[in-house]
Amino acid sequence: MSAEGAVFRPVQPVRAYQRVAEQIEERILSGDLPPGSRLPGERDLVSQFAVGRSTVREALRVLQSAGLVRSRPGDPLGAEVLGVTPDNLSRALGRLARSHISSLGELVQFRMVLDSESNRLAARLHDEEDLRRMTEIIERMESLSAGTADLHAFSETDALFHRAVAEASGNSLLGLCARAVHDAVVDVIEEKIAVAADATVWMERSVAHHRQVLAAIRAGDGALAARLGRQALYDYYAERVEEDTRRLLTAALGDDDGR
Amino acid sequence: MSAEGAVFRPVQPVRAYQRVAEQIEERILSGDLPPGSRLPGERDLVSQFAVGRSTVREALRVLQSAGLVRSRPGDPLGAEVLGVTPDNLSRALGRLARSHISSLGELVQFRMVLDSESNRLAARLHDEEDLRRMTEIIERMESLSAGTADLHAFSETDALFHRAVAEASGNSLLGLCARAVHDAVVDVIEEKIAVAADATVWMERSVAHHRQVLAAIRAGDGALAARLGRQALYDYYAERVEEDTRRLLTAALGDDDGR
DNA sequence: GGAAATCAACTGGTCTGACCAGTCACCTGG
DNA sequence: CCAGGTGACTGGTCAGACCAGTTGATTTCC
Repeated sequence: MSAEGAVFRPVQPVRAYQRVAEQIEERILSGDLPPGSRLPGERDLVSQFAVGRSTVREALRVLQSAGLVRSRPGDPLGAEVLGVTPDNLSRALGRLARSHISSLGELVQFRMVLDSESNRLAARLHDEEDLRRMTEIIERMESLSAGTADLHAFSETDALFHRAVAEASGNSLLGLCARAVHDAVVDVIEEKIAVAADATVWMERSVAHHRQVLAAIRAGDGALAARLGRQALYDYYAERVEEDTRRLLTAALGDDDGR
Repeated sequence: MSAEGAVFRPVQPVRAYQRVAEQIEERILSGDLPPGSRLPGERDLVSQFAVGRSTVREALRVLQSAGLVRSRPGDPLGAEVLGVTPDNLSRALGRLARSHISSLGELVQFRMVLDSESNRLAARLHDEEDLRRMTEIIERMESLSAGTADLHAFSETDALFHRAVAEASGNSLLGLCARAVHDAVVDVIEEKIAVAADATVWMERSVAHHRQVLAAIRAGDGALAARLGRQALYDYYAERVEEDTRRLLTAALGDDDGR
């Protein structure tokens, strides 16, 4: 054996479609191909990469299943570049949950951590513009809850609020992950049905909760904002989680001693 | 317009390869095809699904890029079922981090949140086995730091410790995400170079830090364990972050008033 | 002239059939 | 009993074809 340790690293074959996919992904992630722009048509790519069409198509399938690209039959403009969305993250989370590698309790606990820290940071770092936007979103939620019980539009607006909080916290990553976990949770339990029964009262309570959070953020009280976020999730999910993982939620809730 | 609202939902065409992939994924997630088992060969699948080989192959590409399956040229047993692994989650998160992130500060802030909450929960929920494992890992780190300065092995062991903490917290998701973000950070700054200069002293300090964290966890002092985790990241990265995003770290650090 | 129908040149989705390099079970000769 | 050869596989890749659908220019009709 020469010198010390291994000098050469094992090398595994790299498939042609992989190299094609990597090249395109690199261009997308680097911002070179911004969202909304178009890839050349498949037959163009064939000649540009000097590979067969099936190779190009397999590469596009990989990118599409990663949510980076979308293609539509007959589109003369070629595949559309999508930005990086949290959709793929939530799919991965959903699969983990479905295969019992992680439980619903873990997902909810994770959301409690993300949401509450997001709230806490927002309370510390927000500016006036953030507050204005959040206020406006809450008002829209209120008008929605008063009108026809359009649950879909309501939860869309709810997601908007959370994103606004994440933006105020200065960390969009927090918001994106929280969104992904939220989607995965919704995927695991069909909460919409459970809620639809008394949609109106639920929406009103939700609006009230968001007002409290906003007030805490405006006051700069990070600890309170964080606790509110945790508590709301706990109240909502504690009963829906398997008994043996409920302790996860309780632990994430914290005992409020000094927090 | 009939009755109220839309009665029919828009329907988008479902490609053949999608239906193939869905059928196989369903069998895998339901446990019907356990990890280690084999899919039929591509030509078998062609006849079973009654589609062309390119369709089957595109479906397999999707499953493979989701980490559910792996295929090897020449393998007479067919593609291997891998079961659900967190690899895909890491890749998805890595992409999010790479594209949606304007600053290194956000990444580090996110890690501060994940690590510290992971520590806090571990302090609340650990059992004896967790403590034993963590102790062992720290001892291994110590012997590594004393021997030849093998930075690679050391940071591997470091990652092991963090995973052990995440397991103790009952939430592997926290650990997985922290790891993915860590990799993204390493991708942004080549910290290894920065560290290599005084590797030995750095490793010793790292071991001391981990001992402190373990002690806090063993004592059940979640607040302390969390603060230690945040502080270590802050100390290490504060100088390497662009000035205008350092406030993110400071905010995530907390002012320790009650936290 | 302007709106509507028509049409031709595309697109992506799918299928077929072929070839290659690699792998593995099996057989053969020692 | 084992080393080495061999042939029937495998997945990876390519080329070419067809289809249904989209698009935009062209033609037709009022």
